Amino acid sequence: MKKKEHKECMSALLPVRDTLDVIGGKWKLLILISIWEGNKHFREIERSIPKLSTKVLSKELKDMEENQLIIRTVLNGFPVRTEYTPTEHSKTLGKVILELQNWGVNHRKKIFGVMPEKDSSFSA
Amino acid sequence: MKKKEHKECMSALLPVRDTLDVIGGKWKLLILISIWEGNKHFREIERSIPKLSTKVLSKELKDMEENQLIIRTVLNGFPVRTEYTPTEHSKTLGKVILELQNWGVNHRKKIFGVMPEKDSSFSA
DNA sequence: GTAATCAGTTACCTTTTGGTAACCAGTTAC
DNA sequence: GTAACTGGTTACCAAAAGGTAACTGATTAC
Repeated sequence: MKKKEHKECMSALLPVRDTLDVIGGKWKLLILISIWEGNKHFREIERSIPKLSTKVLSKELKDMEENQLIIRTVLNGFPVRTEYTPTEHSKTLGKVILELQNWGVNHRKKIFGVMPEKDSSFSA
Repeated sequence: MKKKEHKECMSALLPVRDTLDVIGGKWKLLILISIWEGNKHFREIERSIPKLSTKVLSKELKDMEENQLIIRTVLNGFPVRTEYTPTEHSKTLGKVILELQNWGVNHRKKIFGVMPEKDSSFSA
């Protein structure tokens, strides 16, 4: 039996891994959306996301800055304030997120046979 | 200051989370691709992915079966064989994966300023 | 002085994830 | 009988991720 060729698929997986690393995890997308929505300051972002701890937010923001999804600016005011703003690069994630969302909605239908339940803590 | 409205974005995140749960993690995509390529049997899949352990493969296959990405059939032959085959539903992931890949390639350019290095263990 | 706000850091602990290797039952080949 | 294959399971560890809470240093308000 001839050896299977899956080398090309595998090399395609490297960038897929990169993307998953950038947006994966429990908090990254929540934080990004919070910033997209206009939350700029550390405590503001923290308070906008229930159950998110200072420590994790701190770490995630660093990751996201490294990945050029956000820019961190220290404003030399008197209670020193930090400002986080989204980059243009972060906006390009929109398409990816939409695709993930579409598949997710469809997947739920497949698995549960229905649309996702409204979650009172989230939906309008 | 008026309270920020990000409830609709948040509910959109539920299906996004679902998708990330289905394809996230270190092995799921590798395993799925291996099966897409024609590897059908447990040991065959295991051997096709270096460093993947029996235990993890076993667990991942169960998850993937639950998510209807693969079908597990037990063939009542003499050395009892099990066959894993991809579902049509799994094929719909193609688009998602492509989108993740595109973004990843672009992201690498942004971050490293160059295309990803060829990885001798994977590329042709 | 006391308390509270800002933006985090640090130490400690728990939970989850992943890895190693032994093992089981059944069958085949030697 | 012995070894090797099939498809896994089990017990035990190690590493990583995540949570809790205390604390820093600076400033502002009382």
